[in-house]
Amino acid sequence: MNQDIQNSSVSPAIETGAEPRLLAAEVVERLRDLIIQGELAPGVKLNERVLCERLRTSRTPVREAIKYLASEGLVELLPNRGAIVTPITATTVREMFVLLGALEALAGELACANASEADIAEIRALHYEMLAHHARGELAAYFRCNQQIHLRLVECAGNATLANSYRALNGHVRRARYMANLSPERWGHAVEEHEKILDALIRRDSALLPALLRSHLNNKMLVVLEALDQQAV
Amino acid sequence: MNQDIQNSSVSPAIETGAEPRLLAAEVVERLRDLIIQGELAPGVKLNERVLCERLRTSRTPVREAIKYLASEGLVELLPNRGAIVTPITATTVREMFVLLGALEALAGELACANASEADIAEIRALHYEMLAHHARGELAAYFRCNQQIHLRLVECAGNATLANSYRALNGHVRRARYMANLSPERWGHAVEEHEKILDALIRRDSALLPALLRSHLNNKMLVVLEALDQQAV
DNA sequence: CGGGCTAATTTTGTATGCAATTCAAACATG
DNA sequence: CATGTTTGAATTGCATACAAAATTAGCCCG
Repeated sequence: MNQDIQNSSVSPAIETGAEPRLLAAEVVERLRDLIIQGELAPGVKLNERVLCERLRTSRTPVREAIKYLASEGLVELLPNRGAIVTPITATTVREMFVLLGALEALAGELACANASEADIAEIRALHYEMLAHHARGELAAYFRCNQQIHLRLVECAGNATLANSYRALNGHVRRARYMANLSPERWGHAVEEHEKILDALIRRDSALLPALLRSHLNNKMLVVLEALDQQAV
Repeated sequence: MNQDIQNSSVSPAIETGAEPRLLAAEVVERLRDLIIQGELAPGVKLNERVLCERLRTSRTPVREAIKYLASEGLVELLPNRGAIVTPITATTVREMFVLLGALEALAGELACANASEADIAEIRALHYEMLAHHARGELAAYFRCNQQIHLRLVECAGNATLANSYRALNGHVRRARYMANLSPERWGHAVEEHEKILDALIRRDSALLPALLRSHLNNKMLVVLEALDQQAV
């Protein structure tokens, strides 16, 4: 679920094309980015007046955006006390990664059946791009590439509903991931896992690919949880 | 994702306890029910003025509720032209059932590990209740029981994030399901499948249960798609 | 009679006003 | 000194007013 509030670049659930933009939609995107990037940290209160000033708009679009993001799960509504950025706990991280693992596994299975050769070629290209960033030690660029690969894989499963759910959940997880300071070894392992994943996709091994993705996600989870622990201490 | 707009009975994502209620939250629930029950049919336009009169409130809560439901996927926003109830197509039904199958399969796997004996006993009780409704040919009551069983199963997986996603997606699917006029044979088959499902859960067979659930969901899908086809013609 | 333009009406989108609740700070009290 | 209370400020929740679209209706013209 979780279609976008409008023809956003993130989630094309509504009309694409030359539709006009709603201010509320802009605010949704802007707020979502701020939250995912961690600029609005987990647990902080969303003061309407402050957000209005920051986003140069009145309270109405801001309030509508907050409701939208509440449904998306990125903010929590506290009746009569406004809203806060949904806190991140070890439990929710664990839960989200387990779910994300199932979604990616499903996507992998479907992708083996439905991906076009062009889709696979594109993922392959992104993979090599990612290797380049790894070789140069460019972490941020590596992460972007990595995200792209996973997203592409999910998209070429040919199930738009799945892709939407994935995007929403992935937003949450990314919020936690900015903390994960990949160790060189773990980074190397992740790259190896990606090699295997790409290989399974190319061979369209619909039994192996889901298992690889699930385990890959599980390893990511462990890294994030460790980082979360250290930060908590 | 998709937490509820407030401490609703459906989705306990916010504070439970004696919190005050938001009008917008009431409207969300009321609208959601109207949409899931099909009283607001797929594709119909949501006129704000009409909804305000019907729900005895001003436009602000109604608009906030619509934004919330848009994120949930039950309505689509058409910039400058309001919102419509998300249409149901064969494609979206297929997609949703596939996704739902994956979610239930995951839930089944986790439930085998995490369900308490009391959880299983409760599901067993619901199962027999369902058998009673089947024997008496009480379709509506059967459906309610059926829903309860599936929901309980997902809940006792011990993953609240999964449960929330499931509830949201299930709402969508239920919207389509009210059309499915179960044939006596198919009904019998469904009951048999439930027998096996219960059995696998009791034996905590974490390999079999997910497979059974997936296939059960797949059969449900076929019934719904058939009904959808007939209705379209 | 039909097609396309213009004007009136409706409807949506945004801003603002007002009431009610919550929060905070000063104060009183044990 | 801690704790509870009162009072004022700030914030939220809801309603409404205004502006900008879109939809409709009417009209002219072919």
